[in-house]
Amino acid sequence: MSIEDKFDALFKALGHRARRQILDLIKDGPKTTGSLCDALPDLDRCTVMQHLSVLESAGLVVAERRGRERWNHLDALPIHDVQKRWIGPYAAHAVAVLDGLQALAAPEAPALEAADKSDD
Amino acid sequence: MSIEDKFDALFKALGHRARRQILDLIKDGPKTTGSLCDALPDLDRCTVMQHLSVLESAGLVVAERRGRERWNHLDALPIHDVQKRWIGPYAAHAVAVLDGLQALAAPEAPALEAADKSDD
DNA sequence: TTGACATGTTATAATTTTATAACATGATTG
DNA sequence: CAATCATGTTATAAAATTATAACATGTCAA
Repeated sequence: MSIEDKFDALFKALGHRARRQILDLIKDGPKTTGSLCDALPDLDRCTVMQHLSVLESAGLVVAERRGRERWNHLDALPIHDVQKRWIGPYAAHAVAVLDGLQALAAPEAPALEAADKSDD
Repeated sequence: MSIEDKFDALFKALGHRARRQILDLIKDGPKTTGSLCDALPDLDRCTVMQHLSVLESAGLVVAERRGRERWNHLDALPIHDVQKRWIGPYAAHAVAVLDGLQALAAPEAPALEAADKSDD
């Protein structure tokens, strides 16, 4: 799986509100699939499980089997990667544009604070 | 359109590599639709236009018509919002877990640097 | 061990997304 | 003005996603 496949999977996983809700539900600690279903009464149990498997494929959820329960843990590391490559640089671009520094707002490089470093 | 609709659209827009490529292509300045098509030879022109309209719906691209050309500008502000609500807090969660501070790694609040502030 | 329980699996319908094709519009240019 | 060019529109096929249903598996507890 290429790095772009990984980012595809990640953004797609984050692209459904139910899945983001699930992440919020497990951010303070793991939850069982059953308790997640209870917290999402609008969704069928199967649908919740499908969303969990999407999150798991994206590496955002790690499942731990304990007896007949499945405890779903958050792993936010992939989000750290996406922040580093995409969200961070583009968010900086937005701030730079607001500050009227549009010309040097190139998302790829952290060009804002490093403007004094003149080698390239 | 609710805030969750907005985040849905945003993450979905970022969830296709061709669209992320387009963002990278216009990050240093606007480009015409034609030059974007040239830069993405694997994609049909109609497909590129569909991707552009997805990006436009998500608020990431603003089109400016000049004569018979369409100049596609990046607007990274929505990415700043997504960073603030989702990516930033969860990336902080990942770092906190790596630092062994898992117990207080609650993505919603910036609980890491503010650990000395004891009111809640 | 039997029955309830939590979860998993397979199949399928409905919807959305992605990629093209065919045709249309308005602008530039010779 | 006619031809070309850049883009827009509508329709459609293929693929992926989302939501359910029906059935299966393994676990716990009386």
